[in-house]
Amino acid sequence: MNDKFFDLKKEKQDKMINGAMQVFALKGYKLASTDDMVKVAGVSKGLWFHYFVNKAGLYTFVADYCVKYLNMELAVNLSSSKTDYFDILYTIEETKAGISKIYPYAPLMIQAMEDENDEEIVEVTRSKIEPYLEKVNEALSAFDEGKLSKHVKRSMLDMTVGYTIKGIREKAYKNGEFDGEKYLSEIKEYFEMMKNTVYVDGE
Amino acid sequence: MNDKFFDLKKEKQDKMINGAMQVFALKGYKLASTDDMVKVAGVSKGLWFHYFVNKAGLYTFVADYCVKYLNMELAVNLSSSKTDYFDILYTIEETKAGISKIYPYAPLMIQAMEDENDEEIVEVTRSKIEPYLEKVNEALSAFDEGKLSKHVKRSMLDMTVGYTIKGIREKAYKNGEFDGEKYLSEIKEYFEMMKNTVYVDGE
Amino acid sequence: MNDKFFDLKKEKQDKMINGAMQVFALKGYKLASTDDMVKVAGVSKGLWFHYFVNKAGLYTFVADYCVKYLNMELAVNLSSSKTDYFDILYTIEETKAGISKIYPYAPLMIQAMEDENDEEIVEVTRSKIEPYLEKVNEALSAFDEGKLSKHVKRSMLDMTVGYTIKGIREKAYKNGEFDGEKYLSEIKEYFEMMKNTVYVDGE
Amino acid sequence: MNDKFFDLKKEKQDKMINGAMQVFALKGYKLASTDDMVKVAGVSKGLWFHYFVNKAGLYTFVADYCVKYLNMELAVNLSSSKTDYFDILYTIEETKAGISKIYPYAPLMIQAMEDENDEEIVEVTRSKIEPYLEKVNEALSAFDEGKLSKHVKRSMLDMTVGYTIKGIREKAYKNGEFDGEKYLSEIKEYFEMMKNTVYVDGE
DNA sequence: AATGAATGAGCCTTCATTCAT
DNA sequence: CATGAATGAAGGCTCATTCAT
Repeated sequence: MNDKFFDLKKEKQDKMINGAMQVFALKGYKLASTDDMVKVAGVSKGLWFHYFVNKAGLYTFVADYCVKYLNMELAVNLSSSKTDYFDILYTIEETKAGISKIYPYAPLMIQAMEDENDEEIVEVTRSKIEPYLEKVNEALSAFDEGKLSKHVKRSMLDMTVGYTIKGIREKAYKNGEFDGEKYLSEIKEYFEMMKNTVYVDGE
Repeated sequence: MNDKFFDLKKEKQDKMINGAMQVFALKGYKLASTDDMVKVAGVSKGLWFHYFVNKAGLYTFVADYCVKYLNMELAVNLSSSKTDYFDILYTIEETKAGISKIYPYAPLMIQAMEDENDEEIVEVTRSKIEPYLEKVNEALSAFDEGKLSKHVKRSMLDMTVGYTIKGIREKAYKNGEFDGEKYLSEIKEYFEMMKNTVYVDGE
Repeated sequence: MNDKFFDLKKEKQDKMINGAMQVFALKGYKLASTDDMVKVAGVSKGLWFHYFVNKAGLYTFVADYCVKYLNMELAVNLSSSKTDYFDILYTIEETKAGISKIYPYAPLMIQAMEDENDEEIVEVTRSKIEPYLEKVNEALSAFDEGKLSKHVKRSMLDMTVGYTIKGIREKAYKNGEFDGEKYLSEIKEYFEMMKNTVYVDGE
Repeated sequence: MNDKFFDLKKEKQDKMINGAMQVFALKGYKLASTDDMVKVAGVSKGLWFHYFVNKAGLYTFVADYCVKYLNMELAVNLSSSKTDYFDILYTIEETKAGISKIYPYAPLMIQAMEDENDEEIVEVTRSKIEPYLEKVNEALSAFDEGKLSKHVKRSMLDMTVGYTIKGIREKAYKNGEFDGEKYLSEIKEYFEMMKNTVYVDGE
C-alpha cells in the first residue's frame, strides 16, 4: 500500500476503510466490487488503487487494520483477572461492539475473514486473523474447566458457543444497521442460559 | 425449465443435478460458474441452458428438487410418534445423510439456500426453502417444552442447536468427501451433551 | 494457448492471426488493443482470450508462428549454393514477400519483434526471434569477404544494408497495402547499386 | 501553452524540457506517461498541465522547441561554403551532438518526431519537423551530384545514408547515456567508408 | 506558483448466454 | 439431442487530466 493514505484526514481514511470493510464483510472478497465501494464510500474508483495497488492489497489492508485495532482494544479490556468462560467471551464481543461505533462492519469483517476461502487471499487472510485467535485462546486459558458439568466437553462447548455467537451476529447484520447494544444484550441472554446449563451446579 | 429433462436417462439427470448442486452449494449462486459445472458433470455447457434457460433457472430447479426430495423423505422418516426434541432433529439430519448417498451435496445445498442472499434469486430461494422449514417446525411441535429446564428458552435453544448443526456440517464438508456416518456420530455426540444440559433433570 | 485453435477452419485461423499480426506489427505490443483486433479481424473480443489466455499469450503465439513459418520457408529457399552477400539477403526478403501473400504483415511483424522492448514480453520475444537471426547469419557465412573492396568493413556493411532494408520496408508499409513485387524491385535496385560500390571491382 | 513558462528560472525550464523530451523520445507520444516525467524531472504533475494544458500541448511545445533550437544552431554551423555531401551531413550530426550537451535527448527526439504516427498529433508533428527537413535539403543542394559514381542514384544514397545514421543513433541511445563524441566518431567511420565507395573515384 | 489527491474514461479480462453444426 | 465456438456486458486496473490547498 501507499503510506500516504495515513496523511489523509482521519475522517476520509475512515470513510474509505468503512466503505471497503462494509462491502468485503457483506459480500466476501470475490463478490466485493470496487463499484460498490465507490457508491458506499463516495470515493472515486481510481483512488482505491492509488492507495492500495489492487483489490487484494485493499483487502489485506482492511483485514490487517481490523485485527490490529481489535487486538489493541482487547489488550486493554481483557484483564487477566477475568476467569469465567462466558465473561471472557462477553468481554470480547463487548470490545467488538465498541469498535463498531467507529467501524460498524468490523465485527462482521472479523467473521468474514474466518470464513473467507478465495484462493487469491486465503493464505494472507489466515495469517492476519491468527493473532486474534491466539489472543482469544490465551484469554480462555484462564478458565478452570473443572467448573464445567461432567457432561460437558470443552471442545464441544467452544464450538457450540462459537457458532451461536456467529449466528447471533449474522442476524444482527441482517436487517439494516448493526446495533451494538441490542447485540450485546442478546449475547448476554444466551450466555445466562448457557451458564445455567453447562456449569457444574448452575453457576 | 424444459420438462424434457426428465426424459433423459436417470443417470444423466443425476449427474447434472449433482454437478450443479455441488458447485452451487460450495460457492453460492453468484460465484458458481457454468465452467465448473461442465468440468464436474462432464456435460456440455449448451445443455444446461437447453434444459434450464439460464443460471437462475438452474438454481431454482436444483433448489426445488433438493427440498422436494428432502421433504418426501422426511414425510416417511418423521413419524409423529417421535416427540423428543433432539430425536426429531437427529432424524432430520439422518434423512439428509441418507440423501447424501445419492446427492452428496444436498445437505450443504439446503444450508446454502438459507444463507443465499444474491438479489437475483433471494426471493425465489426463500420461497423454495419455506416448505422444509415448515415441516421442521411441524415436527418439532410434537415436543413438550415442559421437558426443558426452567433456565432454557425454547427459541434460544433452537438457535443454539441450529447453528451448532450448521457448524458441524460445514466442518464435515471442509476436507474432501462428506461422510454421512461420521457426520451423524458427531451430531449424536453433541446432542447427548445437550440433552444432559437442557432437559429438566438430565433427561 | 488453447490447441483447439488449430481445429478452426484454416480461413478463420488466418483471419485471427492476420488481425493480431497487423495490429501488433503496426502499433507494437503495448499500444496494440484488443478492440483494434476485433475491428480488423471481425472476431469478438472474448474469442481471443478463449484461445490465447491473454494479450501476452497472443503476442507470443503470433511471434512464434511468424518466425517458425519464415524459417521453414527459408530452409527451402536458402540453398547453400548461394554465396553472394546480396543474393542471400535478397532471397531472404523474397521469402518474406512470399509469406506476405498469406500473412501480409509478417515482414513487418518480424521487424517489430526486433524493435520490441516492452518489459512484459521482451525476453520471450528475443528468444523467439533468435532462430531467425541465426539462420540469417548461417546463410551469410557462405559469403567470401574477400570480394569486398578494401575500404568496406563487413560489420559496417551489415549495418548499412540492414537499416536500409528496414527503411525500405517501413516505407512499403506506410501507405496502404504492402506490395511484395514493388518492395522486391526496390530492394533489388538498392542492391544493384551497392554491389557496384562495395565489391572489389564492381562485381 | 502558457507563456509564463519562460518566466521560470532557465534551469527549471530546462529540467522540464529535458524531462519531457527524454520520455517522449524514448517511448513515443502515446506511451510517454506523465508519471515518468514527474519522476525524471522532479516536477509535480500539476505543473506540466499548468503550463502546457495537456499532453498534446506539451509534445507540441517540446517538438517545436527542439526543431527551432536545432535550426538556429544549423544556421550558424551550416555555412554555404560546405559542399561535400558527407561533410554537410556530418556537420548536421555534429550540431545535434552539440545540442545534446544541454538537451541530451534532442537528437533522439528529432528522430522520434519523424517516426511518430499517433493520430492525435501526427499532423502537427509533421508540420513542426518540416523546417528542419527543408534546411537539410537546402544545405544538400550545394552538393554537386556529378561527384557521385555513375552507379549511385542520389535519392537512393539519401535513403541509405539516412537510415544508416538512424541506426547508429538508435544504437547510441540503447545502453545508458548518449555519448556525442563516440557517436560522431562512429558516424565519421561510416562516412569514410561511404566516400570511398560512392564517389566517382573514391574521393 | 506548485503540489499531489481525486476523478473517470478506456483497456484487459471473465463469464453467462447464444447459436451454428 | 449435444457440443463448444462465439459473443458482449461487466469488473479490475491505468493514466491523462482536474482542482483544492
